[in-house]
Amino acid sequence: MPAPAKKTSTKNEPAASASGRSDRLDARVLETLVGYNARRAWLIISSVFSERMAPYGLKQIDFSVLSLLAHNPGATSRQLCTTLDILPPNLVSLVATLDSRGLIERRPHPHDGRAVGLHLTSAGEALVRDAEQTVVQLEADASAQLTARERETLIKLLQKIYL
Amino acid sequence: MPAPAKKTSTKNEPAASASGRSDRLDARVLETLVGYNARRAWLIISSVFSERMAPYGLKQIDFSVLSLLAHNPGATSRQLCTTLDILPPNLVSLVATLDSRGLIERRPHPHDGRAVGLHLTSAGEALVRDAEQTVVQLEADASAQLTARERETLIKLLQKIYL
DNA sequence: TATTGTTATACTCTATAACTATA
DNA sequence: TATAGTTATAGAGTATAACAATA
Repeated sequence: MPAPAKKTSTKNEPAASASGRSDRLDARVLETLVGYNARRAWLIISSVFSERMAPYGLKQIDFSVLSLLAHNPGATSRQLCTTLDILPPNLVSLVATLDSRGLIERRPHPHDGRAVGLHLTSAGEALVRDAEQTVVQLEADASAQLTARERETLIKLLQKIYL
Repeated sequence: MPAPAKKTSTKNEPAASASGRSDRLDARVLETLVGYNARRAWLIISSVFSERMAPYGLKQIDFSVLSLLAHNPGATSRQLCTTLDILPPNLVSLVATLDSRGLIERRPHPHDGRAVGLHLTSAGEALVRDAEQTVVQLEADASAQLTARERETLIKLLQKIYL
């Protein structure tokens, strides 16, 4: 289970008032840092994600893998690891679980006997379709304070950092 | 230790070319999500943070606590927990370590016998001064692809989500 | 009765080393 | 020799329950 995610909505106040003991401290220095802000924003979206995706039994990493397989049929574990920046040992049980749930299938790789091509089953395809819609909606709700234009800008700027 | 953070710099290509086996998959759907992008960007900054702050022996949470105490002398554990959205049990050993390193001091709280006021020592103050400068530099480097104006915008938009 | 700080503990996430089977 | 996938495991990070001291 994820973080509390209270979002106590203390807008843009001049921080700690000297009179009267306050709970929230002056965090203005931390709030000038991209890293701090990116993490805090992710934490909020993350908690909404967990709530709304629980019915599907999908965590963020599960959704990422399934969505990737939906658009890259036959991708290998190694390709998933490279794309998502996770380590091979940490993908093994995840893939095994998705397999045992009947959401994906492992087929022998056409050109490489060591590799295994991963494919969505029709159940997996149906689940991803629903899950992707839920994620789009949840993202819209979590970023409701942003206009469509601002949301685009935000994503573009974030990608300038990591892409 | 943090993530690999390769930043393999595959700019804006039309994704998976059909010919020739590629390593990186088509992640265009995930790249439309604020949560995914925020996490990826944070991961990059996070790894730079770990490298550059290792000489100070400070993790991100340590730095957050020390920086908060620098600007909120006498803050309590509970206030730190509320501000940083972490749970009290997880702050205990952290504070104990900073104390045993001689960076902070625990003083009886003036108005509340249960609480403990946390204060930086002069060694702590000196360390925070250096560390804050390093963080500012590291942030500038990590977001070097952004103009000053873009960086401000990015932070403002992230705060619209979590603040 | 409620709150601050604490202990103990469990669960998840992330990381490393080492193995196997194919290339 | 190098790579794909796997096993086992260790270390962070994050969560809950329960307690003592104080309000």
